[in-house]
Amino acid sequence: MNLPKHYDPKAVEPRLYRHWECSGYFHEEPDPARPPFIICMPPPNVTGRAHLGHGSTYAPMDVLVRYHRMLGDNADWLPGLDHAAIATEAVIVKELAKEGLTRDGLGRKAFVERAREWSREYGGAIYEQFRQLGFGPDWQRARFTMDPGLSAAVTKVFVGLYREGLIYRGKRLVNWDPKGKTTVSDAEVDHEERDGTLWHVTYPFAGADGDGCGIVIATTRPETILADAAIAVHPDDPRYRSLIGKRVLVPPLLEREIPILADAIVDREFGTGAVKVTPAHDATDYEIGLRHDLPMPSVLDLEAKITGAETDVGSYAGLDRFEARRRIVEDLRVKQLLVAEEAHRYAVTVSERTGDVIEPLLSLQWFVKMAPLAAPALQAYRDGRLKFVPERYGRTYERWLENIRDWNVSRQLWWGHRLPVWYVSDGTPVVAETEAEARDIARREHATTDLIRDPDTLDTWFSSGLWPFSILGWPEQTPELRYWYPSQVMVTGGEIVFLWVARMVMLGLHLFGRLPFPQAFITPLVFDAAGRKMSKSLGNAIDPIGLVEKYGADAFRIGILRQMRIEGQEVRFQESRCEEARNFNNKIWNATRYILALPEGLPAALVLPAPATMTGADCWILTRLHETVVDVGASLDRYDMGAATEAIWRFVWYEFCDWYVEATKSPENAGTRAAVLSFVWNNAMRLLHPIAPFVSEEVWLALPHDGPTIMTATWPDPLEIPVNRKEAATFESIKQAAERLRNARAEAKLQPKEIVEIELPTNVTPASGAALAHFVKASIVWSDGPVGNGEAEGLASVELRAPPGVLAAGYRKDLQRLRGEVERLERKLANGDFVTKAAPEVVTKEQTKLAGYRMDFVRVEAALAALGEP
RNA sequence: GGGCGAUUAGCUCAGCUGGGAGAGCGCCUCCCUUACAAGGAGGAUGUCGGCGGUUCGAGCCCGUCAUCGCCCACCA
Repeated sequence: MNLPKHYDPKAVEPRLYRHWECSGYFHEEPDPARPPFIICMPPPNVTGRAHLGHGSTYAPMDVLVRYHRMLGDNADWLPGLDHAAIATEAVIVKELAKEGLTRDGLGRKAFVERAREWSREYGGAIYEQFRQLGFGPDWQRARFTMDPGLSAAVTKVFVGLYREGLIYRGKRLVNWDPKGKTTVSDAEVDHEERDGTLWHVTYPFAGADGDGCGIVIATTRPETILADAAIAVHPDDPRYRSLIGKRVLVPPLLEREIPILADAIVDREFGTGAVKVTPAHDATDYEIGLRHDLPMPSVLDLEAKITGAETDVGSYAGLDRFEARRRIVEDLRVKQLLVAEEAHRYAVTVSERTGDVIEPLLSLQWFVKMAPLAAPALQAYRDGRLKFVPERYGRTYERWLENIRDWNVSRQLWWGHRLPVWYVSDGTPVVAETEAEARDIARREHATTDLIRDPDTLDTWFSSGLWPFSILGWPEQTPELRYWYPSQVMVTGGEIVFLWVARMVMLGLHLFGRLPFPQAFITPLVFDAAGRKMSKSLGNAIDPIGLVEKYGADAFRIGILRQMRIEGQEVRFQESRCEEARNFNNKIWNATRYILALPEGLPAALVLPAPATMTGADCWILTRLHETVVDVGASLDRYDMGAATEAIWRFVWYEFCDWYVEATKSPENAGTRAAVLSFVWNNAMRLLHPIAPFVSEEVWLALPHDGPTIMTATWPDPLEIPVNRKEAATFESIKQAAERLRNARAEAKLQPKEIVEIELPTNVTPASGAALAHFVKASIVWSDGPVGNGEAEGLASVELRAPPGVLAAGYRKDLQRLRGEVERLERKLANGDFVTKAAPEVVTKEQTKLAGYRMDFVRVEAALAALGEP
């Protein structure tokens, strides 16, 4: 066997992945004989590329599915793509622009066809990247939210909810994204702090009220003054009480009169305490408008330009909103109606997708009535049927559902699921699954078949909300649906708990009466090492594929998984962790080279030597393997990727490589080592496989093994790994003694090759002595008798034999340390309160420790004295 | 403005139900020992954010302040 000295992921990963995929190892069929374990992949956008977030969110899914497959579950990871309406439409529009075309010029049918083609051609890019990352979903079951079956599900749900009265059409204030030219839901907007100006503007009193003065209000959005319907003050504000009911003129045109009214929502402390009310362009004002039955004229059109369609806007008509703002401020200044300008920090609402400033706009749109859907979803969480990991996300979910508002689902886009809505000539909607059905209904109920279909499409998240069952073939009653719904856990990022998780729960409960999943594992966000969000504009975004090329997919996965903490809400990603992980994989590779190069060869089967023949080192590593298997399993069961990875790392590097492999180089272990190394390493690779699938497979295949692939090998069973705690404890004592003596060697400035003598008391067994001598590179001199009680104390007493001068310094250092410990414990035990009030076993423990330190102290002191040094 | 989280070695982070402060990277010394220099052996480094409190005993529990971050929100 002649393996290269360095592990080369590039030579291994593509080959193994191709083999896995071609062999169908990722694919499962429903099989009621086994417990199911499925994860629905949160569908990445069809326009998407792999980013670090896929490391923190998708890698854990891959780990869990691989782990459960090895446990014997019917484990399947169901992948898919999201049509990402706004993002995709933007891409297509941009492409068209390059060709000198426009969306409207092209026409709806051609545009949609183009988007579909684009999705087919370029949409799979992220799938290829997922393969490079080693992700193993069931590719044969990949779905797209615009597939016919999934589209049918969307239509069916929309029609169903409409007929139940849970979907309605209404004129409401909605979020308008001028750049995307569509409405967006409340969950799709962000609030950004920005520096702005607060303008104080005078509204002169009108007609009989006019006396040259006016009321001064403060606003951040002067362009909406044109749509003002009133001025509001707090009813109890003494400054303004006498003005309530008077009328003022709307500046700067001064041609329209509006009333001053009282409303308790006004904050007396803010600005001047008087506020302009613009119901068509502000959510709070909209509420005031409803309460006081105000007119609600709109002055912004869908391009976010000033429009005079509903009220007089003078010469401002046609101006862009920000240009209008500048012009109006200027005109106010000229007319001396601008009282003050102050710098002001305020929150603007921006579109998550396009980044453009959102305009609240009064518009006729379709909504889902949320309260009836939210109640059962809330109940499911409160009675414990739905759990979040970490738990605190549950409270976020709860608060959001408690304050839920109706969901605007209609979008003015072409790419997406078109509303199954037609209108008769008077504007009455007809909702049906097909046009034919719509005609039937129209003929029956409206005596016409003359219908016009609603041009709008549905919010992308509407189809996402159906994902857990639409990918299983619903509304068809497929075997997959029967067997795999509900799934066991939903894994996703914290940013879409509302956008997605809550909606899947609501729709799942409503349509099936069953939760789509009993647990939601919310993964942390990824930041750069300085704690900043990764973003293209900051230039700190890291491409995971670049890391894969540099260090290998396994190294990337280990690197990021090792940084994940179960309670953490963020991961500060450090590339150095991937480099360490590459070194770790190389360590594994070289340990394997050692094992394969043993002169005696490896036994063909995984059989351990008879217990009586095993050495202390054998017993120790097997015991540690047993403990590690238990530990890793428990960590994975609670989704603690960091703890699982850390436990494996520790075992593989710091125990197996550093100590056990070294131990097997000593003759005492020659008889058993091949079988034990092979057994332990085979188990270790199985433990590692979910986290680092490639290197574990490559090594596992090179070692004695059963079966065609580690993917379907069984997860290590602790019951099959013998435990010998007594021998393991002795080996721990040997390790400790070895570390202490190596330290002494270094203190004594001995060359690594130089063989020293150690003196062993007779209560150390020859086997332990030999092991210790091996680790310390020493020859043994036996003392006349025992030291202390038992082998552990004997080992703790072993000292180097070297020239007195070089030993004295080390002894003095030991004495100093021991003196500190003795004094600390003496102080503690002299404290009457400690002795009487602390738990008895704690006191005994401390006493035992003190006795041990005292004994060591006396012994080292004697050794120092024996050197003849002062 | 509410809610949540964080604050431990130069950096990124562990420290389970309160009983001798840990890891990795970085740094220093020695070693190219026949698996591995992408390595081995050893070492230095911390008023555990501040101040109070509970306790025999606090990194851990309670209160409070400070700083940073996340989410939510109708401060025009």
